[in-house]
Amino acid sequence: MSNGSGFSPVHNTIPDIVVGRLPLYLRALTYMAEEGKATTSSQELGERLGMSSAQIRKDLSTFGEFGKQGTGYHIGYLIGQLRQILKLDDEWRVAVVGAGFLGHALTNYNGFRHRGFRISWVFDSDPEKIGEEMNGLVVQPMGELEATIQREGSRMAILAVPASAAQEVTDRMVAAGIRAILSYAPINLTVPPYVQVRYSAPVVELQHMAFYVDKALV
Amino acid sequence: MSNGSGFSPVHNTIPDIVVGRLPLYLRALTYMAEEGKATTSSQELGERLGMSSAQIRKDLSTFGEFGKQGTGYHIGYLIGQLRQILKLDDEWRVAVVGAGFLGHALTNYNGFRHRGFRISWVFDSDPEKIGEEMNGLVVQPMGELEATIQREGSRMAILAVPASAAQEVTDRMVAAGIRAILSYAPINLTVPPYVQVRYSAPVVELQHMAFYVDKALV
DNA sequence: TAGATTGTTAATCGATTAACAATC
DNA sequence: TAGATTGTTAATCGATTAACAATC
Repeated sequence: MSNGSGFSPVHNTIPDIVVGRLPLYLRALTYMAEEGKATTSSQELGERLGMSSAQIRKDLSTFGEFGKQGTGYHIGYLIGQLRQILKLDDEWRVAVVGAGFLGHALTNYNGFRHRGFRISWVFDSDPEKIGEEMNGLVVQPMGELEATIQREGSRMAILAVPASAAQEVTDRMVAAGIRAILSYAPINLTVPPYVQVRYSAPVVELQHMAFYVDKALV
Repeated sequence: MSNGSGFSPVHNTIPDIVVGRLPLYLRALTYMAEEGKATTSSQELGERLGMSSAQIRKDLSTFGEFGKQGTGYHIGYLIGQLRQILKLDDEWRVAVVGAGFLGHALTNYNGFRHRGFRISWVFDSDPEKIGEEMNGLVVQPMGELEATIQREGSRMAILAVPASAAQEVTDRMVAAGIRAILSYAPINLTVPPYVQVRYSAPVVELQHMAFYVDKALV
């Protein structure tokens, strides 16, 4: 499936699947820090995440030597390193496109902050929605999309429009400078190779699980 | 990462990664059918999905011989087969747990129907929300969770509660008979091996993409 | 020191791709 | 028939795991 879009992690020798696990490590480590723990081991982290300690050590060793034999990893230090590797030190300003129920939920979700992202703009084409306030932001008309992205230098967007509008809106965002899209539209988007797309598709996830579920309780 | 939860597809020789692609095939084929197409080839399908024709043929051949040399696949027939394989012929009644912005968005999303699922119950613990109507459903008190799941024989649930409540609610759902959970809580859930969990985590997806995005436009 | 745990190598396991005979 | 495309095999590629020397 390459990785969902035309995007291929070119210039790098680092497996994309490894990059994709770093956010999970970061999240687990952040919880540990909140619990007041100072150090952890690949084994403990592996138990939390349901994966092998070998995999965690191998993944981390792709980026450097962050641990100490006999001791394990200093949590605060490792968090800092992972944030740096993932380029989360400066906040990414993200556009939410589509202000329906889902766009509304995303805009009101406060879990982006402190994890590297801030929803900074919301767009919709519906005159009823334009001007509405959501979590401190005012819904902008879709016509402002390109100008705003260009002026503000926004690089990341979350797509929450109906499938029928998704490709057209994507083309406009990409032309304006968006380079990473998290799409909630149930459709495979076509983008240039330098643009990343990742998908969230509840129906796909449920269908995947349905395969294994016995309809009657065993 | 095994596959995210303790769940491991036991009794089966079919790779989970293959099962996970079937919903994508099904979705693309459904669009093709709506466009009025009658047949397709592994090549055409592969182009739509950004994957190789060989992979599609190999995946499908895991479950049977659905195509014809020289002609390709009859779309309607293949859709029927995939729906059957994925056990989507009867509608799955799904519980949404948590009636915040996200639970609201999920309950109002009409994309579940016609794809094998129906949101049938919504639960929340907030007295302010209990009794509220959402897309024809009335928000039930969390106290009714176990009784409803048991009485109705519900097997699938969508978890849209805060991280702090997620594990406790999960334990209750599992005890009551839930066997597949789509979780929006940013936490790794612990479940028995016979329960599946899949996660939707926008922050994780954005962090994954951030690794590859140049902050300045190249 | 002794025990614990890293980083790394080599072995294993699994997934993807290329190629082609079969056949519609 | 000739062209197209499947299903499948074998080769390739990539990811995970086991094991252990190094060392804190």
